[in-house]
Amino acid sequence: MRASDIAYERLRDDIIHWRLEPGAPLAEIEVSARIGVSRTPVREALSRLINEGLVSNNSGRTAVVTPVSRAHIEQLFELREALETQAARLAARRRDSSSFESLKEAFLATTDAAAATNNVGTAAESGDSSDASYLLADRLDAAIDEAMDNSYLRSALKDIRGHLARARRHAHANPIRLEQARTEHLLIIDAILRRDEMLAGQATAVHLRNSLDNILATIPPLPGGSAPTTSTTSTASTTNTETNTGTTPETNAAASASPRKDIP
Amino acid sequence: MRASDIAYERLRDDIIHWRLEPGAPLAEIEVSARIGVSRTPVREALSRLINEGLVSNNSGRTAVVTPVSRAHIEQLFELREALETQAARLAARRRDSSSFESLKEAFLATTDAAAATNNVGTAAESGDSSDASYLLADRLDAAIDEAMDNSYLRSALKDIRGHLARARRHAHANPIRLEQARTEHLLIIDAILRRDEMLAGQATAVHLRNSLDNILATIPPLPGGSAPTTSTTSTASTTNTETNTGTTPETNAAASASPRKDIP
DNA sequence: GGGTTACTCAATGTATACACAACCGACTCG
DNA sequence: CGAGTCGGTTGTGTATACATTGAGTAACCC
Repeated sequence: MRASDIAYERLRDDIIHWRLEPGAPLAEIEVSARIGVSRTPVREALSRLINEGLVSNNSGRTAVVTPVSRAHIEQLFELREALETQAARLAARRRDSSSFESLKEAFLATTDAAAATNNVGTAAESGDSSDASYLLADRLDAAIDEAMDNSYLRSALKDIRGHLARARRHAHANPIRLEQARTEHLLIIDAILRRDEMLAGQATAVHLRNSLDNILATIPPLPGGSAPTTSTTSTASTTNTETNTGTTPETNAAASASPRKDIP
Repeated sequence: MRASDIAYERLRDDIIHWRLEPGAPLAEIEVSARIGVSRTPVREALSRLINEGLVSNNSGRTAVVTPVSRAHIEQLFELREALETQAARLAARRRDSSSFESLKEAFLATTDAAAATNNVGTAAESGDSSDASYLLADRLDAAIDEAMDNSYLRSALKDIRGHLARARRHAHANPIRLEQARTEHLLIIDAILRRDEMLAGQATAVHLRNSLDNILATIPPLPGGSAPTTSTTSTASTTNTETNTGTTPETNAAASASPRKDIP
């Protein structure tokens, strides 16, 4: 594996799992020393991350991890809805039934497990069932990816999955929502199996709207809100930016001479 | 301006305007010698173009300009429809009326000019009116870009505009289609001005469908079709790939270990 | 004669050295 | 006492030298 790939995956993983918090500076020399490769692969990795929108160098000099605010997540889901509804429609049009049949069985098989976990605790903290649920959801995403048979759409979806994984930290995996999501996923699968494009798209839209509501419910609407979740819990080394809750992501895209992707 | 920006814009412009035809090899040393910068900026430019999907290095070693086939254009418009309809909906929701009012006047003002050009020649070959039409369409795109107020969606749209500009070469600018597009654009503007999200999205979908049909009408459905447009008319230096008309863009995305964007 | 293997070479991947530009600090002058 | 300026330092942008890998080719063996 190339050193640039190592640097890219290492940085991307650190950003997605919040080991590098929003606003953390990514100086080339420091990163290259930390990862153990030269500056050249680090530059390429940072370039990829900037294109992906996980890193921005709008502050002129040094690159920083992009913030994750309520407004960011809302904008992200506006794009996600456009992409995933179209993906579901295309998957319903071109699907190969076998993979979705097995997927449906897998989703149906998790009924007992989810119900059992549902009795254990009220606020499960990312235990076994939520991991399994995420794995199943990823399998559904992969099946739709393959079925829709569109490289451009697939690439666009891949671009936003990193952001979604980062935003997923805000989604407390409560069993009620997990069960609801399971029902919604089954509805999507059924629509795809029935080749009902419109229903597949609309079921996806419903699922995404509920998912967004679930995420937003854990974020205070205003910076000085009620939930003090991010009150100076600085875990990283030098980062003091606390997820940038209230700032609107209005990038002055006109002025910046940055090459591409002026993601806030 | 940085050397990497120069290399990026130069290569992108060459690709979009078909001075670099699909399949043309982009060796780093050759490109750096041609443009007059070192290999490092060329590497960054190629990386950006690969992320953008205009260049691929799937052939293992050396990067090549991605092909443009009928199937590619169809897939591209499937993504474009998802993005632009959502953009139109959001623009209708959040628009500032002033820019669209002036835009509507600009579109209405082109009535006489288009009619005049309509009488001059039957098959206008990218004359004045088509250029003006494209400029107006770009202004509409920019207005929607600004009005929708979504950085992620804006970035995704920016990514596919390069591909669209490249595919536009196939769209012969016949006056009938230009006038039809003008009507469709006016319908979109009216819907946005009336804050009718659904109508804005649907009018955009209609426009894109007609635009795709217009482009596809100039491409033979099958490689050995009736139109011998691509019969060994190799204009570039060493490129012998003739727009790859018949090949389906089925990328074996699973096997490729390429970092991102396995655009065909 | 065909296939396989090894060798060569060219192109890419990586590292490092150099140049320039921007921030930060202190010092000095008004 | 404040503000401006000047130098140092840090970090990015670029170029080039070195390492490495993959492809092409030719020779050799079966």
